[in-house]
Amino acid sequence: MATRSYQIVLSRIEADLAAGRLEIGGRLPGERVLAQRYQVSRQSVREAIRVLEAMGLIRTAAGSGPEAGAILIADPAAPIGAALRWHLTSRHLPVADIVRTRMLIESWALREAAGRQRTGPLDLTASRALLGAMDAPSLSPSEFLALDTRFHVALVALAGNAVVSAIMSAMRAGIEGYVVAAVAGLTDWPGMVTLLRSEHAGMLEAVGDGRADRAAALVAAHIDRFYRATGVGQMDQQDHHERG
Amino acid sequence: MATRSYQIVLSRIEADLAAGRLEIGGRLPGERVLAQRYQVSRQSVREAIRVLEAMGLIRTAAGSGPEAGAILIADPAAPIGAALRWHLTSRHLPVADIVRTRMLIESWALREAAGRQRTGPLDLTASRALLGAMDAPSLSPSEFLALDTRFHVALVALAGNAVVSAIMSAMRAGIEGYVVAAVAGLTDWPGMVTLLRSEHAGMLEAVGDGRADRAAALVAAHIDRFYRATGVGQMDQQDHHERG
DNA sequence: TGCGCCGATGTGGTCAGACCACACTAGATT
DNA sequence: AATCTAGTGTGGTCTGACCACATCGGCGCA
Repeated sequence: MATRSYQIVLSRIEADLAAGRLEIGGRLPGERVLAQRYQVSRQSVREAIRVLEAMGLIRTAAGSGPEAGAILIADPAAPIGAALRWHLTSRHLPVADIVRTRMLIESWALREAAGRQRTGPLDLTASRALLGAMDAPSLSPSEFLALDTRFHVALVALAGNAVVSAIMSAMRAGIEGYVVAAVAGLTDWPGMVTLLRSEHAGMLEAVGDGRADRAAALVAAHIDRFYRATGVGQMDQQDHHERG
Repeated sequence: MATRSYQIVLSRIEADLAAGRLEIGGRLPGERVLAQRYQVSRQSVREAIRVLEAMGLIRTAAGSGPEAGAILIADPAAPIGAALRWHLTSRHLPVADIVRTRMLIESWALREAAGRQRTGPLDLTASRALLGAMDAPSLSPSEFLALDTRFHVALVALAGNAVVSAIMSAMRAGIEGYVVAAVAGLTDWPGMVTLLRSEHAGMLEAVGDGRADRAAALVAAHIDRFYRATGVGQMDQQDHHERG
């Protein structure tokens, strides 16, 4: 079924992955070795490697040493985020749908996290640290937003679902360009920052107290309010953005 | 920032997409043309094309005529599904997390769909047709599962959120191999089919009646029951699967 | 003895040019 | 008029070469 050469390479690598012959953190053999091993040209190997890279499975670097070559990583959020970005750009996914999905995902995650907090205490130190970091008065909008993203991701991670975490950070990454552009047009950024800080604190407190419904409601309102204020995800908009 | 040649090609194509110079359904210029236009080798163009293909943005075919060349499509579910499969294979996403996320996504979607049904009637003909098709007595397990997938996707689509639809069908595709393998081990497949049919009918009826909470509860129970019965997503399992 | 330089080595990144299989097109042939 | 055939342009593949880079090891100098 894999008639194209690069697909042969992919399926062989998939088999190695499934059988445990390849491990995350390890390295892929060199391109020339793979080409000889699978009896295809080096160009076909490279096409397969591009796909693996796009899938968040490897990271490549030239040179020599432990950081060089094609190193196996595990970044499921990267390909999902990239896919969302591309289809946003091609105007076949509305930004509003991503915003709505974020509300769904995050409110579930915070409800779940708060519920878990009731049965056994969660480690909230990372979230608390990020909350504190966002108090710094001299943060630029993009710096603040970067911390904001990490805070949200950290909260969602408390739910303990890797798929939900990956989708969450992918969505955030996918619309990041829109958010940055929209924030630049805000008239009262300092006021917005103050609001976001207090809302963040409330969300974290609700999770820490195990108040599931409250945590879910707070985060949904938080996301809704932010996107309404910035105008992102309202109606059809044909803005585009820069790639990372 | 795009130091590698294929990334130059990607960012140029992204710009064309954002500016509307490329449209879904249209075709990319030939590889040789792109190579000359962007002053890179044809191999670099091909690497970019492989990435676009992996992202569900183009479909390529050799030969000539309207179906040949690199044709722009919009399939956001494909890259997400592929990403889930790869990271499932590399054992960095638990199957259980996907199952849990499906419950979350689908119960939200059916609740939303039922709510929309109350304000304005939805078009349920596609779902009804799939429901009827699953009544055929001579379906093989894989045929039944294929219809089952389409039925679930059709129901979720009623919520009107393209991102949720894409994620839903991606998750279903991602674990398809596990499901097919697990179903083969069932002792009472006919009984399972009977159960699934009646549950499907109940879900569709609840949506049609605008009973949001009931629809959400039914689909969550439906998914949970199925995966419990088949054992998919229970504990850590190191099965693998075939690619499509 | 110790330090620093510098080439050897092997990695991914890139290029050029060639040929193949395929599918359609248009003209030549019957 | 119907059929065959050569032509054309597409993606798919291969070969072989060179570049940039990072490391490592040995040589030469202090």
